[in-house]
Amino acid sequence: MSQVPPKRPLTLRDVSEASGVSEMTVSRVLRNRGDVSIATREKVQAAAKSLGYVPNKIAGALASQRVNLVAVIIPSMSNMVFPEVMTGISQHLENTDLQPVIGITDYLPEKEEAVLYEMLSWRPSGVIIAGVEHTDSARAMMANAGIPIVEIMDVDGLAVDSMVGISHRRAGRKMAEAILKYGYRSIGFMGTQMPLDHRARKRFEGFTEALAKGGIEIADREFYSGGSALAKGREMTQAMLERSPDLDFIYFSNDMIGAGGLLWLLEQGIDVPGQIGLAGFNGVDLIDGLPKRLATMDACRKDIGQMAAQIVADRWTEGAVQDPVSHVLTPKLSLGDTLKRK
Amino acid sequence: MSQVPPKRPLTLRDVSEASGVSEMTVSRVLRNRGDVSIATREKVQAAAKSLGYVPNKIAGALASQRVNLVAVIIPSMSNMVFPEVMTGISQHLENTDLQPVIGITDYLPEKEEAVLYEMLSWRPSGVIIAGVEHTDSARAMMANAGIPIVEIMDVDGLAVDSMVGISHRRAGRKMAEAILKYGYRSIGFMGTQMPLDHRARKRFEGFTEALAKGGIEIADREFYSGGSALAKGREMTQAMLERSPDLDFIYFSNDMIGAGGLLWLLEQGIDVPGQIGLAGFNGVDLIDGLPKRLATMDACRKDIGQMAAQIVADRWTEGAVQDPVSHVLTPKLSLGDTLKRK
DNA sequence: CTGAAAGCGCTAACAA
DNA sequence: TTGTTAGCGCTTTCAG
Repeated sequence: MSQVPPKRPLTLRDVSEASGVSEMTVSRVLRNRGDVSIATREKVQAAAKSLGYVPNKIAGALASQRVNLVAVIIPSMSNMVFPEVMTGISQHLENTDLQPVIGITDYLPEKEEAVLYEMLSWRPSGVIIAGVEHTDSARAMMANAGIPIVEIMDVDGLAVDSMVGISHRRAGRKMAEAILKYGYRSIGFMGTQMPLDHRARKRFEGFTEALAKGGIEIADREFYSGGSALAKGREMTQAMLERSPDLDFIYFSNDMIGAGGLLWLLEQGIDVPGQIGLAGFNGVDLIDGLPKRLATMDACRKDIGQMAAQIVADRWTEGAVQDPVSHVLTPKLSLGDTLKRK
Repeated sequence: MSQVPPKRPLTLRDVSEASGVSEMTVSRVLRNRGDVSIATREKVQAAAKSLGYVPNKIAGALASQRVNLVAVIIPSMSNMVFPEVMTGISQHLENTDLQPVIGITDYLPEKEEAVLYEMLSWRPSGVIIAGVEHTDSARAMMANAGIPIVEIMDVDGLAVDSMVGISHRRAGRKMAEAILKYGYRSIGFMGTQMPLDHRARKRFEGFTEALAKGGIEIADREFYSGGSALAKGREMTQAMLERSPDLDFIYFSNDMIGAGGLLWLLEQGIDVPGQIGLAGFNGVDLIDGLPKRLATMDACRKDIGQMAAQIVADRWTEGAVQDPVSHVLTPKLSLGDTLKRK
């Protein structure tokens, strides 16, 4: 039933001519809007299908001033964490006409600003953006965009509009408190270089703060950037224990380097968590299946994605300008098998 | 320097009025097109900046019939493989004015069709799509879109237009040949349920085919879906060895379940690769840092992304309709530490 | 170097 | 239930 391949993309007019129905009515059929008789509806659908017509949303968006796109701006795709947030967002948006569009910042503020500018120029119906730290210019763009803006993952800061996340400072504190409670005293920290990863930095700050409150200071620390997290965890754990053999706990800034550390310790026949305890952060499924379950704290990634999407979707359907919303979620601590010593 | 937050997004006209320069000239300045005197240029830039003007690409695209977007359609983001392809694509496109936009299909043909339709309705400048299996309708849409279409990852099939990837059937064969060459004879296979993952299926087919040529039949096999790949690898390896204790090799359809299997075997004190050899597929960095390096085959993910992006970018800049291109890459086998027995 | 006019393909609003 | 008329905010084209 298909036609000759067209050079010029088909337009409504083509469908209109092929079906003998006005452009306007064709448009109504194709969008399922307004009342159209079954007869014409079918005629139009048949014509559109046999021609292989694909609507032009650019023109549609310009005319209707509505764009069914939600800009999602995240630092990276290879971090494990963000795909899960995306899953939550997609899941919620599937019930709506909205579609997520992803932009990547590589943790760079200037790139974030550029990506935001680029995405706003498509006039999306909302923005979901990771973190609360942005350039002044980015902040201004968001404040002036006239669309819902949801800052996610982190609530330690001021939101432009709405906000869904956890307090990483508190997460760090809670982990420190658990570690102290279980009697560990000589504690090392290992994580990514943090100038750009604000959430990791806040966890670290909360962590040291709570330790200080317990009269303890970090016994050793090391930061890395680049490379396989698993391999880094392995190497750095070895190096740190050679340097500071008295450590009885290591707090890793994410589960993957924690997994690397865990594997190395087990290989050495070191008793975990008896001789040394371990904890990571995120609660990623990916490492289910290690010899021992790493203690960790769930960052509520999927929930965050869903709730953020919901805020945007609600404003989209209800149309009205609504008040900013803030949801502060509480991460759950899992002791796993590596934070148990009493 | 910033103004009162506008309800209505700003238009070129606003900048025109604020700067006392015609809309047309403002447009030229903002796009860096045509000759504009330095004086007016600066006047316009100042006005645009102080107002916080963000161009409307929807209108721009409609007027110019040019959209700087490339549709990238992949099955999943949580597969590790696809983020890496994306990295390759992004890297190449960063040198151009093009921007990738991602669509996810969840390995469902109907969803792929829907996503493709949605994306084509934004009139992108090209499509990069995983795999060569598509519904007839999807294939027709691509053939009629009048833009470069690059099917990636897999070259075992007919392309609509261009194609960049590896032969998974050949990859399976090569792995089988290596395994036989090293003297393994009782071989198990473990992988994802494959009706929808054509690439995994083709590897499996190539694998069994090459074994058959060597007079060997798969001794055991098992397929899974869902769950943490690492955990599945662990459980299924245990189950398979209880069922078929004579196995001397297991070929896993991806590195993550292979890693799970490896960890379990090492915990049991089983000699790898002496008593049993292992291999995975993909060559993901993620598992660098395991106690032993898993034998695997690199799927050339980043290269594939870069080459695909290049095909689209070339046509974008050179304008002219060009001939379809096919690049067949050759995956490299790594023996690692788990495929060595002689 | 700058400006005016005429659309791009569609949909809101109104008329029939 | 269907059709007509004006744009949406830009850029192309052509004229100064």
